[in-house]
Amino acid sequence: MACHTISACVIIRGMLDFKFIKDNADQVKDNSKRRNVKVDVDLVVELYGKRNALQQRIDNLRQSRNENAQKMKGKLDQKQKAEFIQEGKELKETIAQAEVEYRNMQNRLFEEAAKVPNMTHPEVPLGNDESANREIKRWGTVPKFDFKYKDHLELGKDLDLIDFESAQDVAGQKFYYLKNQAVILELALVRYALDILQKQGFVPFITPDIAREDIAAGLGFNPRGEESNIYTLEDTGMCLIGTAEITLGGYYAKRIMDAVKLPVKLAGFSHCFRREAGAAGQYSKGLYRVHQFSKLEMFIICLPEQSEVLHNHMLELEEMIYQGLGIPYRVVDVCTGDLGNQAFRKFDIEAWMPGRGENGEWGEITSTSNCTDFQARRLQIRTKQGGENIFVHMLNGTAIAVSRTLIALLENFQTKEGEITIPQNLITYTGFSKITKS
RNA sequence: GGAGAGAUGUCCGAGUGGUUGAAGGAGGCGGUCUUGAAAACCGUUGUGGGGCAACUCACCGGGGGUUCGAAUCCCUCUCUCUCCGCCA
Repeated sequence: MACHTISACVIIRGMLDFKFIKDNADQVKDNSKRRNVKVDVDLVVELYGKRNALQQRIDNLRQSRNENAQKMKGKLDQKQKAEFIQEGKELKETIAQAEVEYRNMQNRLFEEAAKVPNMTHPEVPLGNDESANREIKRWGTVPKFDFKYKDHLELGKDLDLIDFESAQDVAGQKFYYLKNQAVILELALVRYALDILQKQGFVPFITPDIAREDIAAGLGFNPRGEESNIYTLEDTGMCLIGTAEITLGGYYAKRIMDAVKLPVKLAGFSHCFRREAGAAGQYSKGLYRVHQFSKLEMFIICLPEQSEVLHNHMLELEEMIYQGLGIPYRVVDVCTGDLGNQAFRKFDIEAWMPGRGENGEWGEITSTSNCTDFQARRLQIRTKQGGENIFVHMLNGTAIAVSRTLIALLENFQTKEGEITIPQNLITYTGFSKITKS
């Protein structure tokens, strides 16, 4: 792990507090099993104990060393001085050996502990994959077309809004150009959502599209490794961000926040870059799974007792945004096996996408997670409560993921004439109410 | 990209290789005084690990080295600032 400056350097330790793991080993084991994560909790506990024993030993040795050094301060006769120096030399040797042992043990501990996932909200449905996600709500009316409707690829081409072919030559697969009204639509969607969030006290941000790898890792995004979805920038220790969650969370790394000012609510606009290696096929077509898209992301830092309410609040805001656009959707309570490592609970909004699958299907359009103190622990973001420093809770949620929202807009609001009707609430921002063939 | 300067606690700012976890300010908190406030004075005020605790260890940008002993000496990396160049 590249780790250069104090401000950027994040100490990656276990996802969960070691003491907690030790004291609640059975619970942690149970939780890992339910979340479909393979981790040897007993080994973590064992390594933790061993590491602590080594630390005790080193501390004692260092104490001896310090005492020995103190003795050298006054005037001493040659013989005694020589004895102390000899003793010091031996201590130095012993300490060096113990430190090597300690470091090895520490590394083994971190390696295993890093696999331990966050704990899980008791109401999260059990299951190994998304098929076990629990639908908790539906909103809106799924459109029934009495004409041969098109998917967004066709619409995008016919209306000269999206150009995949040219992008392929310039940047490769899974890139695209937005053109004409699609460009305005992107800006309008972001502005529309940002206005809603600002009224709710979110502070607008435009973040860097690049972040240090250790920051990304702190948020739970591993820039390295085979299944990484993150692009790294060669020889820089940086990566392209997959979401503004990384830069918004990183904003407060290593800080001790004023409890009175919590919750802190941020709305960050950024580009998002994802490698999506191996993702292909029907469900990844067109704009659904791309290497780059724009997104307005919500991010909240709060006290532990606030996080559940705020998580629900973010879901409400997401619903408000999509209801305002008139896009039919359902809300899903994501199951244990599909939570990833950091989320304590996660709600997805899936919009109806007529062009998806045979006769239209739900497609994920937002996702909001309560990560509790999981990311805060890795990023060392704390606050004072009752005279003690405690880790804050961190939550994130999609306000607008432009590319997928475009799919829903184009496909749901197409007309018989092959045109697109712009939702009423968006017209203020687009300046046009319809997209027609030019 | 070139040249130089620097990085110490909440902030400013000292620091000769050996009571420096760190002087001195400022700020915060507690108190004395005051009808109240200000001023003045006294006290207190970093983070992390281990331990029930007493206590102990680590941390002066990161990493490494020299030494019995490093904030202090050496190497290296990163970052910051100033000037020049380039530039939206």
